[in-house]
Amino acid sequence: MALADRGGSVVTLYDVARLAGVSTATVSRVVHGQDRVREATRAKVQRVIEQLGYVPDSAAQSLSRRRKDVIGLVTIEREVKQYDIENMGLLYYDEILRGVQTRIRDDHRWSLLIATLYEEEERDYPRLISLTGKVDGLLIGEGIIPGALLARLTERIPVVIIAGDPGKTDVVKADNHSGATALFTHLVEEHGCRRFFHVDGPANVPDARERRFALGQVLESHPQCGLIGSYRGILSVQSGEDAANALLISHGEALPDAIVCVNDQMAMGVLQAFAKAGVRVPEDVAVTGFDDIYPFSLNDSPLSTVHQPMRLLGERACDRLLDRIARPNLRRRVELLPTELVLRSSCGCPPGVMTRRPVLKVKAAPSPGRPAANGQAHGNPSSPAGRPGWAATS
Amino acid sequence: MALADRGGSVVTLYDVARLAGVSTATVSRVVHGQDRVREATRAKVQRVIEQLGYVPDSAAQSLSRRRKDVIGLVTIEREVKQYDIENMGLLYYDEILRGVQTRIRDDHRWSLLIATLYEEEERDYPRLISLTGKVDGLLIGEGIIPGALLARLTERIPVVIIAGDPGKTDVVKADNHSGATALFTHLVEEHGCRRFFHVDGPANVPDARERRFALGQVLESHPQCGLIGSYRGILSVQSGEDAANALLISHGEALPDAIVCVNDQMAMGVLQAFAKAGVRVPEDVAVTGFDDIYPFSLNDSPLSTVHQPMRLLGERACDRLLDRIARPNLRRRVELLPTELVLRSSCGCPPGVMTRRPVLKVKAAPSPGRPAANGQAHGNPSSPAGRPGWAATS
DNA sequence: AGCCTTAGTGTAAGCGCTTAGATTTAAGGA
DNA sequence: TCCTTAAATCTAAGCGCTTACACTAAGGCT
Repeated sequence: MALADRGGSVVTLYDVARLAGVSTATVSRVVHGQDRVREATRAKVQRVIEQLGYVPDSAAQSLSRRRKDVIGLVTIEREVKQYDIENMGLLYYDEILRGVQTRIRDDHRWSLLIATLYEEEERDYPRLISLTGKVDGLLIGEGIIPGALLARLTERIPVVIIAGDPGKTDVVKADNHSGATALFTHLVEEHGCRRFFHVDGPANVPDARERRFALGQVLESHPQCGLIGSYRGILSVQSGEDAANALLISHGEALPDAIVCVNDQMAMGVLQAFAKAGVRVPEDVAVTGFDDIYPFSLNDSPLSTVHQPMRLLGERACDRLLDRIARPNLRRRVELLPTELVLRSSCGCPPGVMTRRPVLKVKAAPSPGRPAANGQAHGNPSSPAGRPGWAATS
Repeated sequence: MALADRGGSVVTLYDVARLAGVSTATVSRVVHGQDRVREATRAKVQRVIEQLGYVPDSAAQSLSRRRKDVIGLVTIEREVKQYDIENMGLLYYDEILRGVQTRIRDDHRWSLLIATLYEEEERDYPRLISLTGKVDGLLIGEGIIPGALLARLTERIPVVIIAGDPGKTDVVKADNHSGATALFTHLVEEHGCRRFFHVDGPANVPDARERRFALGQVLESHPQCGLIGSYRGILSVQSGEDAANALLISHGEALPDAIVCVNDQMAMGVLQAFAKAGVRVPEDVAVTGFDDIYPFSLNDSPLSTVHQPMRLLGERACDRLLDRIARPNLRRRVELLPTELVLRSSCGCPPGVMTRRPVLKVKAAPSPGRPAANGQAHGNPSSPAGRPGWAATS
């Protein structure tokens, strides 16, 4: 003891009470305002608080109030070891985080705890469960954590999933299906693209799955179009380069009309690889992304993509979680946020001009305040995999 | 009560103890392993824990142990209202955060709380102080919070400053001076630049100050060179565009040889503005950044810049903080991390090749493990402002 | 004057966990 | 068998705060 002990409470409520000659209850009341305390008493206590530099201990407060005033944000990072970590660029979560922070700031009392999970690392699960004891609610990115685990979390504290599948929890997500449909339709109808190559993401990522499904639908409804192949990457820039190189090898002499990428990172990787290989975009081939990550938009040959309101995703998810913490009996809700088609030059639209087109939604998102019907967010059958005609060919 | 009460402890240690027929002390020991408990007892307790789904309440643990096992990361965002928020792109802190998270992950027991402060918003100060009651230590980005406030924090809990001035606390920062010197010298000696324009950052940002100082020194030691003007921006892309436009107006017919920007964001802004105005880089003018933000490196006309090891900054700062929490009496230390010159094409180096050059430090950073001498990290006089010959002219 | 409010304050019982110290049990040893 | 010692377990006192409830004093009524 004594040595290196300094952890133990500097100044406690008791010290303040003693010095001010009042009870701890009174001090507590002064600290929290709003309670009826005579002005003279309040001033006296306040003076002592300042003099002593008293700051309440949050652990004691939490214990006593049975509320931690902390929410957690859990994000997922995948296969870090496989690629140079610098290439991952988790720009997507960075924006989500920003959104959440914005909300937290508005409501002074909350703090934000963050944790990153590594995909497929089961040893992270206990960590996640013990997080449950540290927060009042959890925001979880991309609902790819196993259902059983999710259930264990949910029965303990409120959980809101960001960009995940509508399961039994609240979900806030972007309208991938409409956005992707608009983008692919644009390629077909306005640029006359026929032969597509799909730079896809992991099979189990919900966003990727929905975009993939939309591609299948668009191709199906345009019989003159088809998929010449696809590549399953891991959403990183490097992975996009790999995809492009694989394509160059397999279809070097007969490039597709368009390469549609599941996210902007992969599209940037494709652009990088093509620049090195001397393939011109969009002259030789159109390339599109998805998400509209800000720094990428600064590129000289900027990406046509679908804007996903990432910050808003964070904000709304946070709102929802706070709501549910306050009133646990709310009905479950899936909130779908609108996407926007962003046309720059990489798809063949005139360079130098950027057009933003709101995408009309396939099905209306539940208007804020009104609970949505339970069930799927839009009409997707839940297992689009295995549809004929557009399985990987490459 | 009853309604919406669900906050109150689901399963407590007592429940486990009762059901397992042991004392709470024993359960506690089982939960924390390592203590001497008979194997049979341990198994029995463990079984009950699983059956009940018991998760310890962190508030109670913290209160009892007098330790929260949480550290806080405080970042600063500036003048958000003034510019489109999308343009801010806090890529720098995102990387730092990643570094911190990496470390947190290694040492399972810690959690990370994050808070953003808005510059000059005094109403954020109380928030910062009350943070002090929620964490065991604080990592603070850019030491531009007022000294008095910092002092109040420091006397309460361990604090490590990232990229700030060596004051009375521990500091972890990049070697701005050496990096900037190398970059500017490169421009002068290898590209023959003579007339410079400085796209500067806020006066009170330590990183900006050091880079500015290095510029002054380099210009001074090369009498044939000079500053034709400077622009004080706020580190954002938009702000960089503004700088370029201002320059175009004031020196449109006689552009400088080089535009040196205090960070990559501003440099990107300059590039954007020049692209619109038809100014060619590097043919008409060289442009350089600082930091080496990853997504910007994917640009077609990539930026020459100085790489700052942002992740490492986060990791080291975290290490240092954890160290100090464990042993509060450590000697104060300033840790200087090496920078690296990254030559791409925007300064006039041959396009397509990227050269990374380690920068040799002006003064050695204290080797890890050995405390540094107190005082300035390297030989800068503390007030480089007001030096003759390079004040803003524009 | 006696009674009832009401505002202001105090008392003390938790909140769920850890842990020093007391107690019990088991294991050796003579 | 009894004693000593070590191992295992238990008891109970906090940790610093909140808050239901109790109490007091001062008005305001009738």
